Amino acid sequence: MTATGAYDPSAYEPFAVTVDLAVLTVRAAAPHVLLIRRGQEPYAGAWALPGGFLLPRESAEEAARRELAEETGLPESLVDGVHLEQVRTYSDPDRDPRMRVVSVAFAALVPDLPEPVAGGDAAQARWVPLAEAEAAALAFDHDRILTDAREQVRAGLEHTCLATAFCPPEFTLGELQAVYETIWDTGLDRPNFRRKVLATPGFVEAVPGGARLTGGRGKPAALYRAGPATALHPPLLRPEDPR
Amino acid sequence: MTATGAYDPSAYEPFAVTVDLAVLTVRAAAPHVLLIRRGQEPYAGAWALPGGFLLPRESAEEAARRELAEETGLPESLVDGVHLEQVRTYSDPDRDPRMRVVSVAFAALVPDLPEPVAGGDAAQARWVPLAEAEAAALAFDHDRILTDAREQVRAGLEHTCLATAFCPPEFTLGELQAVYETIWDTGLDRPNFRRKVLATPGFVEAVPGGARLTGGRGKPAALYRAGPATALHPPLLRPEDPR
DNA sequence: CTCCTTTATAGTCATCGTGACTATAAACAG
DNA sequence: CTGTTTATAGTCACGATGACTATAAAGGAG
Repeated sequence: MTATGAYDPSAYEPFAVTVDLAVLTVRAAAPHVLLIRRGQEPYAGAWALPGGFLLPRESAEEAARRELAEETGLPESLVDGVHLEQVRTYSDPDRDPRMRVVSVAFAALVPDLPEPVAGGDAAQARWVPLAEAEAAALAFDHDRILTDAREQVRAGLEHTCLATAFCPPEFTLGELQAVYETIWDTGLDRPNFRRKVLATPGFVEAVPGGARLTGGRGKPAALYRAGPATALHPPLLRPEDPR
Repeated sequence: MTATGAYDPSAYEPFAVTVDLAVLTVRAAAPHVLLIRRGQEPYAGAWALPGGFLLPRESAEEAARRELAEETGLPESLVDGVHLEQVRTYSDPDRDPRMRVVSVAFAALVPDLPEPVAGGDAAQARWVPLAEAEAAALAFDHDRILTDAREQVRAGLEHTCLATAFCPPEFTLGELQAVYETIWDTGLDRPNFRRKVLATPGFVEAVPGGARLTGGRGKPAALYRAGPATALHPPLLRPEDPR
């Protein structure tokens, strides 16, 4: 901006500003996205990303977190910890047929947990496999938002520690590897993955007391928590040729 | 969003939407940013990033390119080729004391060329060394926008080919290396840099005819153009300890 | 014209990270 | 007990990279 000249109300046009959320998770070895079914025109009956208008004294980040709580029915304590990052802002003049709407898109990374409770004005909310969501025709320009969000998260796994955002507070290295394999749609060598993660300081830290996860088949795995690191140096590059 | 419910005008608040530009270049072995001096309140007399309001039927990208042309006085032919990328959107309710303004920030990467012509409503426009600009108190939240833009460009050099956006259409590998060294504020080994760039397919391609740049001191250097590649695989990582 | 400096370019060598792979441990299912 | 599954430890070769040396080709100083 912010207006470089005098404050002349005729110099600008008022817009509606919204947030759109690509809420991503990993369940059943496949990436999923939270979609809501629209109840009203336009695009009534179509699937769309959750989102909504900014309140008068609310930043886009605050609005995103509020909408996330409303549309998923998650308790506020959980929503507070969710990893939320801006994707980009969509401002095509014709993206909403009703009026001029500028939308700030966010990607939210959540662990696999609850079936969503349709709240707010969403007629229906559901976890949809990402492949299915991208094949469907979503409302507005949500196809593109979803594609951009997916690509941002895919790339982010290479250079940042945000894969842990998909995991519960305590997790095994096998679960962490499954996140990478699911989001990248590729296979990774288990010993090599382990070596790389443990060699990156601050990526994960062992749960004290030698806690292990039992109950599955196979040898019990050690439990880890997300460490203080945020970036990966050097990066964890995804293989060139997918599985 | 975009409104999930019915179209109820009372359900949303109108905002002003602007773009802010961090126009970056490399000159005299130092990164520079284009700043304008504000003529009116608020922040009259302070330095600020160029920018302005979106027109009624204009996307943020279009507005950014238009403002870039207006505030730099560059010919449209040059502005069309400028690399422009979204940084993020700033929506704090109090970021503009006059009214509610949401701003989409862009980073523009331009080769070292013209001293800007103050156009539009900018009282004065000038290339400012980046270090100086970051030390100064810019108008609004432009300090933070500038910091975010710088960090995005710094990181982008590692994984993408956008360093060529700082170079003229034809350039030497020495010039390209100078871009990296300037933006990263680090020193790079010349033979190693050369080996890495030439080993990355599509990063640069030699100008046909064995064209060389003469006139400087030292052996004439071969000329290259930006290649078709957009990403760097594997990345060109910046050294851990700066110069 | 002859050094000297500067920049470009061609190599070498050791090291480190990584991919591919083998081996062992510890659980559960039959 | 046996086989299957998952976790963890370790080996080996290759490729990318950092550090470094050497040579080529220009201009400038004397």
